[in-house]
Amino acid sequence: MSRPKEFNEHAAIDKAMTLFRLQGYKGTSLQDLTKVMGISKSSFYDSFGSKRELYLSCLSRFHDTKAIYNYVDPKQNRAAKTVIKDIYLTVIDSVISGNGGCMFAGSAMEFSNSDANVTATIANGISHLEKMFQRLLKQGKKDGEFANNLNVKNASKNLISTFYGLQIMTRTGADRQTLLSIITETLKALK
Amino acid sequence: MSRPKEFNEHAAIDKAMTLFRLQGYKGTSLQDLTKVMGISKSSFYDSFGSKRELYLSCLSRFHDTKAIYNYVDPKQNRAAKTVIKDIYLTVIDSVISGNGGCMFAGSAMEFSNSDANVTATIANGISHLEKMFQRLLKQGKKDGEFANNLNVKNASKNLISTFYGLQIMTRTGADRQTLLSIITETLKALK
DNA sequence: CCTATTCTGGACCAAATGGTTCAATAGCCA
DNA sequence: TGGCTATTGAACCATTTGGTCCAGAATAGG
Repeated sequence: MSRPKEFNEHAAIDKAMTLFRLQGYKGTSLQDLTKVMGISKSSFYDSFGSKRELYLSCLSRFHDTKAIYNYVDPKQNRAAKTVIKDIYLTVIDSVISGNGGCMFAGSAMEFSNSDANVTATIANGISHLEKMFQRLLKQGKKDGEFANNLNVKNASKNLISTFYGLQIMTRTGADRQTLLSIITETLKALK
Repeated sequence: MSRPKEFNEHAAIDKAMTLFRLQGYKGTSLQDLTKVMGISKSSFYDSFGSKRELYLSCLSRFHDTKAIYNYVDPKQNRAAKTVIKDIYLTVIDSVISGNGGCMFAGSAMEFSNSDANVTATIANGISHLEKMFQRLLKQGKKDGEFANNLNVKNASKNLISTFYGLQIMTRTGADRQTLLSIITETLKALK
């Protein structure tokens, strides 16, 4: 009995997420959303509650599936330096190719002054980022890629800072060479 | 003859700028603007053309008066390291105290995907930032604060990246200790 | 007082905003 | 076929949006 759901809820959220990452919350209208999600207004409110609730769902789904730490496999045993560089290149590419980069950044810029709820969610995401970097740094230390006396905790903060710095630089139109130089220098500092 | 202007145009722009930096363009309504600027809607359009034109004026005025490079006096001969640290602390404080930090960052996040005009203006501002950092790096090299073989151009890019990275970190709720650690590590890398 | 200018408030505008409701239809299963 | 649910489109809502226009008051100098 009953008609089955026609659209995939996750897929719809993913499409909405792309819009939010690209245009921000205020910059994305309900029309934009329903159009790209391929559903009617009524279904929208039925399935997602409200624009704001959907945004929160997107943030949460970004954390679960799109955030960079979901893609770093510690079992692959690639050189830590290489992995870090890849992480940076990936997020830069996400900005350039119009996917909006890390959603936490855009969300923080838009809501840090007005929505403590959102900020808390983001802070949680950042802590995952940090753990990922710390794992890589520890591994790199063990493998002799980085200095023995490297302070992993402090260094991980710098990697995060660069992670976000790069994204803003990319948005301000920095060329690839500049971005690569930043990555190189950042990695050099871990030596 | 004629009645004199009652409100100071620059002061009004400054107040609008604060709003834009804090809430973004889309997040700031005409009502918000006229209220904080203390003028009527009619005067608004008379004096500033439109919301968009005002935003552009704010960007330009930010570049001219509020951007950090306007406050760094090369004649003061303070240690380069100290100046750089101060720059970072200043912009962090601007975020925390609710002044929105560097407007270029917010503007880039909001418009890099949609407005080439704005992006170009920002790129110009960044080039000033870069020159300022390069001046400081050269001075620091001469004074023996930094390594002789330091690549000033590359290092300046990293200082910019950290400049923006710090602001996002601040918005995501990083504590002061974390931010200070990032500054310390960034300066260490110049050694 | 007269004139030129500044400035205001309010009326007005069309369009877009986020959101609700509902009757009708579509698709599945028993 | 009948019943259950998913989905739709359209009507409708109040509010807000950015923007225009204008009559009139305020303020100065001649």
